[in-house]
Amino acid sequence: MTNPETRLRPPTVCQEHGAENEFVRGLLGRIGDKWSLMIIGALHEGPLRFSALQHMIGGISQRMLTLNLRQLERDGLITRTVYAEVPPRVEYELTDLGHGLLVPALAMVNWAADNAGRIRKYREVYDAEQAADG
Amino acid sequence: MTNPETRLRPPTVCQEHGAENEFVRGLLGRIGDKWSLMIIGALHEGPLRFSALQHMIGGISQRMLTLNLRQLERDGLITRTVYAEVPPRVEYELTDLGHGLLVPALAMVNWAADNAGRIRKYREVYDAEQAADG
DNA sequence: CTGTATCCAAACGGATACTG
DNA sequence: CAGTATCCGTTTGGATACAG
Repeated sequence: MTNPETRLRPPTVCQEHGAENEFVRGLLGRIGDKWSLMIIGALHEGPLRFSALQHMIGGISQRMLTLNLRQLERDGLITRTVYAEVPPRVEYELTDLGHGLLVPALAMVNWAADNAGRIRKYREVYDAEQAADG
Repeated sequence: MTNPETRLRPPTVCQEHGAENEFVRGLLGRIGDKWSLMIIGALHEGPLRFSALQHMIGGISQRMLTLNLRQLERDGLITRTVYAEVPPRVEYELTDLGHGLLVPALAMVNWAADNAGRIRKYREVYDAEQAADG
């Protein structure tokens, strides 16, 4: 068994139990998910309805959008409001908690967008080296 | 002048160039991965060897650590240095590019750690409501 | 329009055994 | 020590059909 004392500690937090760290890791996997980040980012300017989200994100299936929205709602990051209209309208909006995540999330999205070209180059070099001699 | 805080970029979520956006999304999935974030975070103070990383992160299998390190190396985020010693020593270190990612990455890790308790509560409430009436 | 349900293929990821 | 290779169950995610 690994020694809990030497495990990674996020700077601002001192975890007392390994289980707590596992929860945080699971949380990271959830909010760090590409779809979650895109959804959070898409909602930064205000509420959007289901179809608008799907169209704006582009490339996400109906199923995945639904699943991700449910997760984000469960985690208290977004709210889901159903308007009794015909045709039905459902709007998703960031909560205060979701707004807090918006800052780091957009930082990630922007970083990815800013460095996409550079990373593509790195991959090409790496792959070329692998093909050359391994 | 332009406010850095409001340097939000609609084009990121509006897919005008599908291929480029898909690359960025894939990139987000990669660097947003829980293991990648943990690894980046673990390396923030300096180089670490394989076993130190595995021990520090805690809960990651040898296989997953290897795979993630290879990907991060391929993306130019970390370097892998092999020292010809007995026993062999391999050290991983952030590149400048990796250091740039460190800021958003740590923001994500810290946010997750800071809000873990709150989110746990939200989940309990949500699950209770689901169990109650669905 | 906004989902839910089902099928199915691909990717993820742990456990284990083995290598230089 | 730092991997690689393999097996194999679990999870992800698209496609499709159907429902409120």
